[in-house]
Amino acid sequence: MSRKVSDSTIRRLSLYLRILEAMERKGGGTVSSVDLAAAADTTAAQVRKDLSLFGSFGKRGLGYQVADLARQVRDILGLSRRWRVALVGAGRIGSALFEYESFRRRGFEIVTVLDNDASKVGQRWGEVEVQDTADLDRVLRDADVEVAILTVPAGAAQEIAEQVVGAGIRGILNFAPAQLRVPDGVFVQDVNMVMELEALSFDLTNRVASAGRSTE
Amino acid sequence: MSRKVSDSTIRRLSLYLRILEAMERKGGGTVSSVDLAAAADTTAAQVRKDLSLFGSFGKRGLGYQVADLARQVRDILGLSRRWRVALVGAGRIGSALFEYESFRRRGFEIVTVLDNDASKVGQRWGEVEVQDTADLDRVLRDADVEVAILTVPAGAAQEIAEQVVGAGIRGILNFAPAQLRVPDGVFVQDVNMVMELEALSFDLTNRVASAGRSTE
DNA sequence: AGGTGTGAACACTTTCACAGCA
DNA sequence: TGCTGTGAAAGTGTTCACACCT
Repeated sequence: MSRKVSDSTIRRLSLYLRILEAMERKGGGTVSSVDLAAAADTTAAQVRKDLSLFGSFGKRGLGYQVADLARQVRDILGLSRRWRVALVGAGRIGSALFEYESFRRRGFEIVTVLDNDASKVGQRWGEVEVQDTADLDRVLRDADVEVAILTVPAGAAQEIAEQVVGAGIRGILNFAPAQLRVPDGVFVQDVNMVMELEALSFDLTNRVASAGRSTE
Repeated sequence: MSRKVSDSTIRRLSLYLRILEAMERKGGGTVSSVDLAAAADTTAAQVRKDLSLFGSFGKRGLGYQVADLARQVRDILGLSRRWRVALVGAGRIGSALFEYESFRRRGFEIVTVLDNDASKVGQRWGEVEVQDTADLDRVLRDADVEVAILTVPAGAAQEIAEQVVGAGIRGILNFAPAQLRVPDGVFVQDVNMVMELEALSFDLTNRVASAGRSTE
């Protein structure tokens, strides 16, 4: 269907959806591209361009129906369904993500947890039991998951990635600081918190001289 | 000094640095833009353009001295120093980040932790004691921090952001799903894990039809 | 020969501005 | 009149290709 959709557009659609759902909770009604842009910290033209890539959802002179548009954006992003997710790596970060309510609310359900640490295997985490990474292929196939969250050490990430791909996973949310090599048709999203702090460090070091006043 | 540096360039510099440091550990020597590009999954021209924004670090016919270039990139990113960091929000994610060794290794030191939950205030976390958010201004000034990591609920994020800015913080790593409004001269980096999963969901829904074969 | 540094060409993204519908 | 949807213009980021140094 729609081609040439940039990553920035996708990120903005996520953001629009978050805003629209907040508006929905506050009563709904209609919203203009100007309103949405203000909330999303972008321009009205940008909002309209982003949406126009997928269809005509507004009414000229009126704006967009909040609830309608929210549903449309959910459909575009593929969020009108549940996603079964595997968590590989039961360390501190993995454990925090397992409890993270925002994933579940959005329909991402962690249905299985794996680790290679014998002291963790067998632990009960809520409804699930931590499985051994040695059984990864079987566990992932049995659990019927399509997405894997990797919170393993950088050194293990590539090997685990290959294993989850072998088990049929097509989407990976990668927390390991490693450039994963995956076959065509498999998608990787990296979350690199150190990189974000480094970007802050750069900004603080280079983009500002004096405190307070910006060099616009 | 150097103007017009894009966010993508900064992200790539972080990546180059990670790769260079791995090479350093394996012995160092020299590296060409072709090698670096292969490891960073980009092009040689891109590597040279990125670096050329900040100076001439290579030797024609030879390439770059690994250890030298690593040091240069660290300087560019402002990583040749320690950064004192405050963690606001002592929940699951905050606690995982507090233990996260990669921050410390990179020179980001969490020197104070705050929360508004009375049951958490006073807890000992390693070397530090969890402080009350009510005392945020005093605590942050006493601790002499420049960067804050926010792992608070979305609803509280804007208010906390204003408080940390008021206390003199100029860099915020924001984990809350909220668009923070901050004055000029303050930098915000968002980490939004739900958004990353939503991007994966989009890819899996729209960018692939059959399993395995890509539509290149 | 080998590989950097860089202007010029190209590709992509955002903004402008306005025709057209409610 | 008010606001969308969209071609065209402007602006940014990436790739090409080659002069130049070692």
